[in-house]
Amino acid sequence: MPLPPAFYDRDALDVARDLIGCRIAHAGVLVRITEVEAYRFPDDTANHARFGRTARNAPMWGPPGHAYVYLCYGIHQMLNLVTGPEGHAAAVLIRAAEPLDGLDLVRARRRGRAEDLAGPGKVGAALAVTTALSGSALNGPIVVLPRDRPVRLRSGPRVGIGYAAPADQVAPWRIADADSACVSVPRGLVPGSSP
DNA sequence: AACACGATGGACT
DNA sequence: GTCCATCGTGTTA
Repeated sequence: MPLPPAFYDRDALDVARDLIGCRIAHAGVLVRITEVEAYRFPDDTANHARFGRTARNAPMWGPPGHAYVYLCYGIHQMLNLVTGPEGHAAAVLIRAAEPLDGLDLVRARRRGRAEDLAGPGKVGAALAVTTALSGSALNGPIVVLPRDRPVRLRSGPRVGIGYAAPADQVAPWRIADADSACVSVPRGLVPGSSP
């Protein structure tokens, strides 16, 4: 059974904690989420919606339980899951995952490498996610399944947001599986979920 | 209309 | 550690 829409209709940080260990299926590949980041609303200067509603970030403002995919550095497709009540531009970025099924497809999509989906661009490539999917409802093309075993959490500051206000740069809104080595940037992560 | 740069990753020294 | 691919986006003029 996929995660129900109500799962996403909560604060992005709470959803981020609960997404660790959950699974994502798309285009013949199944992965287990090991690292995410929460992007909140309002008052988060790291958020893509910090300048208001635009064509790109429109899915973030819409109803929760949808995908928000954007292109980074002209190359990488970044998968986010939209959270929070409608009108709140919040989302969770999927930063790392362990491949569970469809390993041959993963290899074909990323130069022969099936392991080490440690980084949001790698997750997007492995799942064959593109910006064409931005705004699509979850449990449509992209399916998110609940975790099948308990997890322990780590947390720390988000990565790659040097443009944000100092307080937002240090906010511990990056959450990872404490027992997985599949993490994009281990530095800065400490045991326990953030406050 | 011009411009600077990014929620990155891979190759290379 | 350094370099840079590659292009959509938002900002500024």
